[in-house]
Amino acid sequence: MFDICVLVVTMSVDKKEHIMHVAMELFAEKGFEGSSIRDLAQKADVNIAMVNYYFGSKEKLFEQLLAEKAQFMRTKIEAVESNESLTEIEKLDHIIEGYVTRFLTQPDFHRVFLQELLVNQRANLHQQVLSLFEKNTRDVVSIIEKGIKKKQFKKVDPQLTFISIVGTINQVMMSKDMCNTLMHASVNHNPYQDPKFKKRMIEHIKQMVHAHLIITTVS
Amino acid sequence: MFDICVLVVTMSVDKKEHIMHVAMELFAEKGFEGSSIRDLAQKADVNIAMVNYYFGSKEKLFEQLLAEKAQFMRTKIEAVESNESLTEIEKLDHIIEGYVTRFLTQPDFHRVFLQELLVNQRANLHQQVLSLFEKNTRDVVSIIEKGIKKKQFKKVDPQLTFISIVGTINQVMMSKDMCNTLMHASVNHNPYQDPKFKKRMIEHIKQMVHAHLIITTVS
DNA sequence: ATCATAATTAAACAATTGTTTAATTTAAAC
DNA sequence: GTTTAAATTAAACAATTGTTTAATTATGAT
Repeated sequence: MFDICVLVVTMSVDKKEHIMHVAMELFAEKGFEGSSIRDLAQKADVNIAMVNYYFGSKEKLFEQLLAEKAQFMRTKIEAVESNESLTEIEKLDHIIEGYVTRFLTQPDFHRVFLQELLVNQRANLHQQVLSLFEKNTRDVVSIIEKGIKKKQFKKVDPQLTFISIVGTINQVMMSKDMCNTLMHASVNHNPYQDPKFKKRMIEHIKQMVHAHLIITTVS
Repeated sequence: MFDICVLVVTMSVDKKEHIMHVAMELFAEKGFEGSSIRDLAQKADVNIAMVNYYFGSKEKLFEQLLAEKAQFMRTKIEAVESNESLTEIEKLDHIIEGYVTRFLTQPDFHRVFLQELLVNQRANLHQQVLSLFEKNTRDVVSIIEKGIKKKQFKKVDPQLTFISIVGTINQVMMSKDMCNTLMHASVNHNPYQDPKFKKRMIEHIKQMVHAHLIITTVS
């Protein structure tokens, strides 16, 4: 009873955002091409014409969906990099925590993001996703390079080190089922909302990156 | 002239395989839902009806495509694991080399594989891909666990260590363009056929996994 | 050469796609 | 209460989808 009530209120307050929210869920599961406007309309409990009324087209909806959420990845990393009081390894630790936290709290968006990175169907969106990725790469790589120059880090491959960090996170974002078998959890379990899983992810990546980067001084 | 000639011969020898080959290319770029049979027929230079004639349906073609190529990942890893003369870290090194080699030589298949892991549209294929992934996970995890038990490896997270290995490779398989900007190469460059890139990948992953796993004995 | 089977084709099929229209309802301003 | 604009609807639209059909061509065995 109450749930339905809340839903109705939410919809009337901002139906547009409601559609975007449902669209994100649908695209994350079925993919952009795999989701029809009729599916979306039914799942969001709105008329078919409303999508085009609000967004102009299915593709425009998708663009707006990505554009709105894309910036959230950038803010954190920029704040960390400009903080002069942190050492390079501390910066990386913050970035790792920030990445894992943000990705796990918005798994649907991240899966849509990955789809667009993987598929080359809509060229403009693919490029948009790529340029966002490049920015993050440059920032993290420059931190690692600085650490190497300061002789605090081993002479590793900075680019591929970044790839390993995001690759680890992306791999677990790819499939909820995969994560569950990984954690020996039931199929109904949602690993992305499990604080234990989050902690496990952060500790693993930190541990690996530390071992990979930090020079072990032989006593 | 010669190229066309070879193409025609190849097609008449086994038109079915020709279609599968072109389909793999198309699916890898545009995705399964994003590719139409008419696109495929035109690109493969065959009649539209031939796909259904040979495979029954578009989905059957896709299933056969995955099933035929799926096994190639398993063979190597099974051979390595059963080889008793290798130490655990040697086994991992072999597996890393095998993975990188196989993935880079068949980027199209691997991208299709990743799409199916990411999207949950065709449930049976998604499950098929998942079970293949699980097998590989179990094998590699058991090697790492054995190394830990023998006190040769640090007490790491075996599952997530595997995730990091394949996650690193999968990340570079996601986008050719991403790799090129990573390597500061031109957009026309094909990183997956570049032996330098392959070497760089193998060395990075080995270096990272070694640092992560091997206990540094304090002298 | 004849026949039977396989391969190939163009055309048509029914279903679904994203999108638009034109009518109706709702809401707010005056 | 009237008016005006926004919101919402059901229906129709044209295009594309995967698939099938029915006719034609090619192939190989007898």
